[in-house]
Amino acid sequence: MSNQAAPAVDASCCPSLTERRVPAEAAAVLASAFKALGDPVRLQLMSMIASAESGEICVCDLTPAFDLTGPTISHHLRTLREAGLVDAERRGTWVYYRARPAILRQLAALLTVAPAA
Amino acid sequence: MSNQAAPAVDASCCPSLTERRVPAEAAAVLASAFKALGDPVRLQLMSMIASAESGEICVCDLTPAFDLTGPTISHHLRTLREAGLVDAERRGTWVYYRARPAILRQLAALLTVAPAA
DNA sequence: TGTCTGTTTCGACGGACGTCGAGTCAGGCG
DNA sequence: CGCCTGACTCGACGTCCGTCGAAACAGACA
Repeated sequence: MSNQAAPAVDASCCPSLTERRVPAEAAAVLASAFKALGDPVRLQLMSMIASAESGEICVCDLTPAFDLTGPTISHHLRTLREAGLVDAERRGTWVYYRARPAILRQLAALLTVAPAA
Repeated sequence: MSNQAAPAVDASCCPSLTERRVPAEAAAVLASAFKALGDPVRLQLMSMIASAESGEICVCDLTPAFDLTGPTISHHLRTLREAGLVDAERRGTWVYYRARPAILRQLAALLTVAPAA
């Protein structure tokens, strides 16, 4: 279950949208991360995972927080995983998710604009 | 053409994903902004607009930068507009787009995570 | 007024997405 | 081993999205 397909995000590229145009190849990877966050359910899942006290949270705590079936939550979690935003680890019966801070920081940096002069 | 439908983004809410769970109503608005950035073409458009020297850029400079038809670019610009990410203004024959820094800052703040301890 | 250029709207097509129910896999426990 | 529970996969359905060509709209200019 370890995260096989975390897309390679070139951290050296694209410190900010406002600095210069994002190259097409970088745009593809970065857009896929934004797309993963572009659903209300996934954004809340991401938030619940990132704000978990212990740094991780069980799927069994995520599922009942939504009015959706288990398979649907599982599908959204897979989307977050494939976008490289979270990591999953099975421990016994339960599966725990945790955020990947590096990519979150990169996305934040990309959106950072200089404060109004 | 002024931006009629800039969604109300409650800036008081949700300083960071990692702090507490994003409420459902906020998630809907914020997710729509991320969704707008979740397409490679729109992300590049956003970047070109935000990094424009004069703070604004003409559609006539955006269109030839992609291998897409005019209507398609126009459609993507409308999506960015409706997400509240950019503003458009017609001056004579040409239409100029500029970024809205406030919402970009809010999205950046949402994704900001504390640096590794 | 007529025409030309730049931009947007409209309608359509194909593919991707969100959701579900049913079934499957993994691990714990009697 | 057999059964139960938690999580995931699979297949299907309806909807939304990205793209295009054709048409409409807005200004500039002769």
